[in-house]
Amino acid sequence: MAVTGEDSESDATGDIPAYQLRSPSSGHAQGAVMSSSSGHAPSAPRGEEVTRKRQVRLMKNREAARECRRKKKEYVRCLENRVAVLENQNKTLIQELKALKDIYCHK
DNA sequence: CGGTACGGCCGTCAAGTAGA
DNA sequence: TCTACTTGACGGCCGTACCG
Repeated sequence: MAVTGEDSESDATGDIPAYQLRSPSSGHAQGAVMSSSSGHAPSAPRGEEVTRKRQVRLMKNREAARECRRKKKEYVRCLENRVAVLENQNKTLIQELKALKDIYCHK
C-alpha cells in the first residue's frame, strides 16, 4: 500500500482539499527542515496558495509525528519501569512467603 | 575493505477520532 | 459536516556490527 496516494483525485475546479497534493519531490532531505516559504504574498495565485497550505500541513504533521513517537517511547519506558517494579515486588513476596512457611513448619 | 543485515529515526500518507 | 489532530504503516537514509 503505502504510496498509492496519487489517486486522491483532485476535483476539476482545482479546489483540491489542500492537503493531498503530491509534491514532485517526495524524497526527503534528511533533517533538512525546509523552512517553508513563510512570507507569502497577500494576493498569491491559487496554485501558490495551495502549495503553501500543503507545506504548512506537512510541517504540522511532521512535528505531530515526532511528538507521537516521543510519547510512544515514553509510554514504553514507563511500562518497562513498571515491569521492573512488579518483578521486584514479586520476588519480595515470594521470599516473604517462604519465610512464613519456614516459621509455620517448624512449629 | 566491500557487502550485508539490523536497528533507529525520519517524513509522508491515510484512516480514525474528537471538537466546533 | 468540516477541520485539526493522532497514530499505524510504509519506505528511505544513516550508522554500526559482522563476515568473507
